[in-house]
Amino acid sequence: MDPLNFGRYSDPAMLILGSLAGGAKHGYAMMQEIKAMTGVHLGAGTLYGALVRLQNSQLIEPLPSTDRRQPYQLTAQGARLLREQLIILHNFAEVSLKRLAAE
Amino acid sequence: MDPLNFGRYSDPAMLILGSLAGGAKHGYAMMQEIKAMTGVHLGAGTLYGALVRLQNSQLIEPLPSTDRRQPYQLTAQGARLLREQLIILHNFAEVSLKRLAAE
DNA sequence: ATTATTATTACGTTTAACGTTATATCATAT
DNA sequence: ATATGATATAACGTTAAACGTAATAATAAT
Repeated sequence: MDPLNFGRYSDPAMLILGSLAGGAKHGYAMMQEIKAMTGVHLGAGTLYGALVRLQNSQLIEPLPSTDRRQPYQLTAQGARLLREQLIILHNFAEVSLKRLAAE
Repeated sequence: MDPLNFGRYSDPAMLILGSLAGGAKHGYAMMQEIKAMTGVHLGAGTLYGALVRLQNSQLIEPLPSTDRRQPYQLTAQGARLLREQLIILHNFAEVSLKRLAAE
């Protein structure tokens, strides 16, 4: 399991990690924040499925839960990987937008 | 078919559109540019499959070809959608990077 | 009490991604 | 000429993440 790779379908994973960069939170809260921030609605299946895979990949970890809600936080590895990917993403978006502007 | 949606797996499609924002080009050239720009290698199956879907969605269109190479260019609709998505992506990357920096 | 919201789990289906192989053309070196 | 490598696309079969929905259950609000 290559830790430098999100796997085939990176989008939901990226959105979740980006949300957790703002602090530990539980699944439902991520769903709302991601929706507010990007307009993307992650369905329950997509969200909780991705959480399991991210946890298996050691990119996030569960925090002790008192009630029915299960909060998660980024691991050090998860934060490192997220940062790397975001820099590439940010650069890609910037270059492409400039290209579009110069048509 | 909702033109405001990339579909389920947006990554390769986004990369292709971003590459075409730099001007019309054929599949193999996209592959090389995307690799150089983002480090992502799109396999033949992924690339040409995505090209067919993007053409069906009217986001790209083929140009007349003289030799064996088949160039494509963005449609107006494709450029519009790409721009919208890039702005969201750019914002997401920026916010998340700031969050990571302020830990 | 009843309804709506919050929160997660479970499960079946779809299909894009992936990997590989095949095919064909062009460039170049031998 | 011809063998080699790079270029370029097409054609598959397989996998697994995404998707959609329903079920479940606990709060919160009316």
